[in-house]
Amino acid sequence: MLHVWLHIDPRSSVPMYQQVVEGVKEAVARGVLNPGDKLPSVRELAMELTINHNTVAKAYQELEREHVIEVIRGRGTFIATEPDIPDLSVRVRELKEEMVRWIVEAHHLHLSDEELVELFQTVLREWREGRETL
Amino acid sequence: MLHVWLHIDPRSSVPMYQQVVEGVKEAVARGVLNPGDKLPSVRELAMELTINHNTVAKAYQELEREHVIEVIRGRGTFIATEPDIPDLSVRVRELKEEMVRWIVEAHHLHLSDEELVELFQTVLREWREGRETL
Amino acid sequence: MLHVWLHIDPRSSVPMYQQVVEGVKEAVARGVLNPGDKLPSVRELAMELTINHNTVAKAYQELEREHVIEVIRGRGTFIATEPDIPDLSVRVRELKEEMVRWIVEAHHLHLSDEELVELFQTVLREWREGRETL
Amino acid sequence: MLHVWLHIDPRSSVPMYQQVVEGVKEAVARGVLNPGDKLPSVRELAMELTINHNTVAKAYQELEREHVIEVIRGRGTFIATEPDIPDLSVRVRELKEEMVRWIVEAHHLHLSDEELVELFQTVLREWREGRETL
DNA sequence: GTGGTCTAGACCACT
DNA sequence: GTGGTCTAGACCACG
Repeated sequence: MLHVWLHIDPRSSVPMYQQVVEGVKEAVARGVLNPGDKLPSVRELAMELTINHNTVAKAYQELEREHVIEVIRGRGTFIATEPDIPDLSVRVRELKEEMVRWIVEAHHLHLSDEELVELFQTVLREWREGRETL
Repeated sequence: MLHVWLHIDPRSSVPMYQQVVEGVKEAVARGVLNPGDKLPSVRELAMELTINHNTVAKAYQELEREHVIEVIRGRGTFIATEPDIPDLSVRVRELKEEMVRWIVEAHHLHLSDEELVELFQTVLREWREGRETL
Repeated sequence: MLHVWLHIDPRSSVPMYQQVVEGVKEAVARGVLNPGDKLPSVRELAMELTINHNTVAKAYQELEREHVIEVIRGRGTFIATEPDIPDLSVRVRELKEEMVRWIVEAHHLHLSDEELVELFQTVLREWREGRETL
Repeated sequence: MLHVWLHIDPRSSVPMYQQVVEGVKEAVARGVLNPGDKLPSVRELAMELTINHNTVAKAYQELEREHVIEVIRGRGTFIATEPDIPDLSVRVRELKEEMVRWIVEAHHLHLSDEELVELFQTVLREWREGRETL
């Protein structure tokens, strides 16, 4: 069985292990992976993505740290059932900072505020639809 | 004259040269810097921020590549007047990809789509007000 | 009869066999299990906890090594009556090392020495009360 | 210059990278390392401890995650100036759980509650004195 | 020079 | 079988 919900670009400047992290989080957000679902083993996924197992292991450790997955020793790795967010306020602040970066970038692309809001809503809508389709 | 529109945090995980890039772009977006304005020389700015001049030079190169500034040999560096963005579609696409990543992240914080839009509009409004004040 | 004095969390990072060890030791310390009491067989307990019997067997071996239980061939497993601890000084030293590690950890949470002692006495008092209740 | 504040036992069952983490934290708690102090580089420390640089790197990353140290790219690693504890309540609960384990262990070593409290206070006092001496 | 990432291949503890 | 750790040696971005 192939895990089509994950694609890695080894030439990207974003680290491969982080692409795995984001890929899993996106799959969860899209409902492709659901609480309790078993993830492929470290070595299985590494084989399939043709990357080293250490890279996958690092990604899984990061995902566990963020409470996205749960590791049961000797049994495997699973999507977490109870999502825990201890430092929500910190992360919301980070999200807001990233939005400011959008606003700045949009200005340099000669997008008006209205166009930017519209762009955001379009992306959000498309994402929502893509998620329902899957 | 001090360039209060730029603050660098050497502790941040985002590279210092990129902080300079973003700082200049934000100053332009806020209207603190306007087309034709002269930027401090590489060495001047490096001195003021107490960072290496190579770092500032790298930031200026990046800003020139993005058509935010124009370097006129023997005269200095200026905020660009040219409004054309050659690779606009590429950069809009990158912006959209950033937004998707952001949406995924927000999903894991259990924020609803409505809260996301509201959050964005709040940030946008605050930013707009901050810009008028400056 | 159900052995309500033992609860295992397969998600925990602490090995399941060790959770069994600690669970039995805690039951003894609380007076839920007393010298001479018969423990369930390896397979019985494994069934009840829905874990592998190898895991329970490993726990029983460890408990026997620590002189907490005694295995009498053909009769079963019992809480030990023998109060001698051959390697007592070693184990006290280990306990002290754990305490040092704990103190270092607490230091990083900015707890004062007085708060530490108070915290410990609170936990001890609560535990003593919990033990009487059971 | 030798960093006598760190000793690693490669034969211990606790991972070497974690021994480094604990060693640095202890040095900070003891006042051997102070905010702003520069840590040896990843490769320097690895050489000195005769372990792989990846192991030290992993330890440093963990320490940064816990806000014990700060990494300034291209410059080095430093003891953090502003200690941040986002999830204090969680960690205090963990500390309390470890204390329960002491109590259980003490019972099996035939230590009375009074002897246990005394043991804890002795360890704490010794640690405090050791810290002043250094 | 710094830390960060990745590979290849090994060994270990746990189930 | 699972994930976790470690080594050896490589390459990269950053300052």
